[in-house]
Amino acid sequence: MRRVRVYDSMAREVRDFAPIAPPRVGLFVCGLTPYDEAHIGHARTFVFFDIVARALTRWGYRVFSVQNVTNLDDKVIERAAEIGADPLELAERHFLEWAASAERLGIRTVNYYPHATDYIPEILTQIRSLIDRGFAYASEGSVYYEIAKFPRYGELSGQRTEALRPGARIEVDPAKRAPEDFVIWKAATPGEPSWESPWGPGRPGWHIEDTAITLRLFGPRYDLHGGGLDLIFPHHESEIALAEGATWESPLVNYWMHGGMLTMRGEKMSKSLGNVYALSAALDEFGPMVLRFFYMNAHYRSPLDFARGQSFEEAREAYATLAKPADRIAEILERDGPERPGVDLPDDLANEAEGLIDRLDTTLADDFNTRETIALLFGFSRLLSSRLAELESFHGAALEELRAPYAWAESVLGLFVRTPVGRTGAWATIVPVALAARSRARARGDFAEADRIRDALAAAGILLEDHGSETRWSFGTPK
RNA sequence: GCCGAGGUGGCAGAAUGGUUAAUGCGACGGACUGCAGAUCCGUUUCCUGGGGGUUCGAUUCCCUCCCUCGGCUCCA
Repeated sequence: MRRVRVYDSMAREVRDFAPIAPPRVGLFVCGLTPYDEAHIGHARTFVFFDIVARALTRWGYRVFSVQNVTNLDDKVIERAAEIGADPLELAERHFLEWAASAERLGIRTVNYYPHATDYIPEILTQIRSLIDRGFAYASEGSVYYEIAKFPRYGELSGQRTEALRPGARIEVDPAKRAPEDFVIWKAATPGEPSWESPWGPGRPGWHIEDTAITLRLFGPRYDLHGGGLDLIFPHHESEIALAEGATWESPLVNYWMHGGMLTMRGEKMSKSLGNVYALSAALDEFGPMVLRFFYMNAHYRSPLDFARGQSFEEAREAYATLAKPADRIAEILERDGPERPGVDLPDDLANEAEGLIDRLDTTLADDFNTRETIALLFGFSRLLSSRLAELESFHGAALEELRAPYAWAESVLGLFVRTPVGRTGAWATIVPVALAARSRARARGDFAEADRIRDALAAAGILLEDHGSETRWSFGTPK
């Protein structure tokens, strides 16, 4: 099995990946709190873990991927109250919106989206064992985790509890024994969703839903846990304390993977800062390929800055260049079928295409270096672009060989997925008629008429490209 | 203050103890074209935050300082 290297936030270094029970891999990714629309920052993280799952699958692992949905917490309740909606219905609506966007983005590796409120019995069981073992205590109808009882608290984030600033951003709860203790069962407030428990009616705290879910689905230990860098503390730190306190097994997770933040003009994109760009709007404007390409353009752990009016536009140009030969090959094969006659590949192209696949795998297996992977693909695309006219001369199997690196990228990176709305339907008949009229106009020297036709098509989003007597057309966005 | 991640050309953004530091965008020049924001070719040799140290050699390893971002119990 291929050597895969993964940066582990706990070890703070790149380690060889070795699952607990190969070829099975358990992957848990912290999902959304769907109190509002998902934005392009969220999507960065989830596209990345989609690639992780796709790549591990390609390399022979059987990935079970789970992404939780925090469908009830303070934010959800707060927002629901603002707009007079039911909290759980509000959360479900935004979750379904996210699921639709994820589908458009080509995120199809998540096997299950467990919702926090579907795991109340597991949560209560875990709270009970934490109290029994002395890690948690009930106070004023709530239950708190006592951090002082878990000496390894802080290991993941490097935080020492005595160095924390209690109350830096939220008020200290007087029911706690120590300010750093965190709530795992929150006493019900009238009007909020609540469940009966031995400690009175209430609802789960934030961190415990994940450990209740993973304990149920993966057991006390599993392979990969992912999420944004902003979740390391307190969320993931607390998960370790909860799970290892409840099960007495360690480590909960073998590899902690954290994705860098998407920033907007240097600041983290977040709803609370109000600098968000909604995912669905970005998808409408640029389409899934441009977004995926943009995310892959940086290492997943680096901060990635987004500049409106620039970043996606640049990504669109770059992706168009990259995809050009892939599109031409696909068009020829779609037009003539895989049995089309032609000549063999010249040795240089054949060797390049064949050797590339292994280099792509090797590069990506080095801590998911998507940017280097993309650079390799650019080299290949540039080679093919400079010999675009030659493509028409190759037979079907030869073209399939040239398509192989793009097929690799389609299955692993989710790029080069051609939108089905294309040359079929009404455009397929109308555009050739318009092009024929334009050719006649050009032939008789009536360039004003020819340009009118070109402009009219451009206004409809159809771009023309003259190559001698032949004119190709495509859907594109005029500058 | 503490913890963490970063600082690379006009811009975005990789990599490596060692010939010209990827790749893309942009720009410029050329080809093609009736023209073209479309396509191709070429150029973009003066880019690794400051200062020390280790080394034959540092962008890479070590120390220190400066700056940016994230976290410090809402967060992808």
